[in-house]
Amino acid sequence: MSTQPADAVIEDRPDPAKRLSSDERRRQILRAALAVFGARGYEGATTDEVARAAGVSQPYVVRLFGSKENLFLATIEDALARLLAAFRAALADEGTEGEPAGKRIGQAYVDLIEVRGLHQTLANAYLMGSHPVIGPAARRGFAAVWRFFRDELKLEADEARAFMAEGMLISTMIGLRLVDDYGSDPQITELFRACFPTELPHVLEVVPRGDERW
Amino acid sequence: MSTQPADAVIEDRPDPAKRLSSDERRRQILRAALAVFGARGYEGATTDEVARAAGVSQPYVVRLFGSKENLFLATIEDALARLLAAFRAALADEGTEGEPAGKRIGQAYVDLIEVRGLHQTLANAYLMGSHPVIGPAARRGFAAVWRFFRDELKLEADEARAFMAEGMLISTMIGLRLVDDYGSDPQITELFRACFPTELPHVLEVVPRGDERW
DNA sequence: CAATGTAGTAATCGCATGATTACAAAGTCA
DNA sequence: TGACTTTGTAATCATGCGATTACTACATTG
Repeated sequence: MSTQPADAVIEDRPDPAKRLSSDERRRQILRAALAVFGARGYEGATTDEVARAAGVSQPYVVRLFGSKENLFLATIEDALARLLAAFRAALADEGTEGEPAGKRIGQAYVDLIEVRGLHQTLANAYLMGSHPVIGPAARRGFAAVWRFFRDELKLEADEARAFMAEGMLISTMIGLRLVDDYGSDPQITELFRACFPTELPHVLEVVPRGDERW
Repeated sequence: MSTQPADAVIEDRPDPAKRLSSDERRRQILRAALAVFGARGYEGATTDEVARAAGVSQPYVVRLFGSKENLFLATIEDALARLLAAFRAALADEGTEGEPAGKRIGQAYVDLIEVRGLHQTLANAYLMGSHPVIGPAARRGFAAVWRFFRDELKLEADEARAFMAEGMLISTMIGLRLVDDYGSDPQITELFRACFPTELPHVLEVVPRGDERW
């Protein structure tokens, strides 16, 4: 095919696969890991799957993060930072007319569906309380969210609890992929409408339907 | 030790390991599986661990249930049946003075902590929505709980939603083993008090503390 | 007692997966 | 240019785990 032998060799590898700085690569892998851990859970996910999703080799993932466990810790750390950042942005955003802060923050939570795997990964971490390493990290993360509601949003304890509860329900429904049954099952449709009274159109648009893997 | 050679042979096996009917054994394994799946999750749990907890060999677990996947399906089916049975019992129990039905059912939910692994296993299942087999089963189970609140407890949609949300929060806190930090971390202590306003003493008593595996 | 069914295990297999090693290619800088 | 660092992969290893096979012991029935 190629008239230049030197090029022929290069053409053999489908993609030049640019070299990135290790920091950039790390961020890329964290993005992929969030999606994979979210879909498969900590134990169900493989470093190879993460590597594929990030476009690098499996050993490199392990080397950049030391171990799968460390990768997961970094992933939930990152997810939590994003969550709190979104909350703080919503809290600070006084611009949107007289909408109450709580409402804005709830919306921000739902909007995080767009960050693929974020809710599912955090929810998975929250179920690993008995894990010697991940358990404590998950508890710290959960407590950090609680503190945000109490100290920054300045909610009373029972209000904060109600917020957390709604959040857990939303995460559960996302993890369940209940959206798959929306429209076909009347019960689920009703449940869905009850849980996403205002954001429904947005949620249906953002969450991919069907049997695709994520 | 033994003066009777025939007995010596028998003494070699530490326990006679009574033969049970396969149905009884199945129930025993389901109990063990609930605890193991709850502590480790579906992927994290091993059939060997379940077998050990049930006091049988690993191949027997696989044979009685066909596969690990089937065992998990049977486990969540059983857990859901227990959950609904507890709810119905609480609903029917008019005896306890004028306590409202919702309150009784909430208490029943918390009391199910005693069934080791029940909340955690269900919560794990709810996060497996993208699994081709377990996903649909989990959605059916979740919908069944919803129907209970709507059709049997006769709640309005938004009341039912609030119940489910509280349930998800409680399940999360159990899975997180937040109880481990109760007392030592003031934030967590507060969070705990907000979430279990009345049942606190009971919860603290029922959930084992410390680093034991389950 | 033979025959058949049932409860259960030991041994082992095949495969997936996290990790390690050894190496290559591409920058970087004196 | 040549030494050194950084980014990255191919090959492979060790291990854990679900499943299968082949077998034993006990129970039931005719």
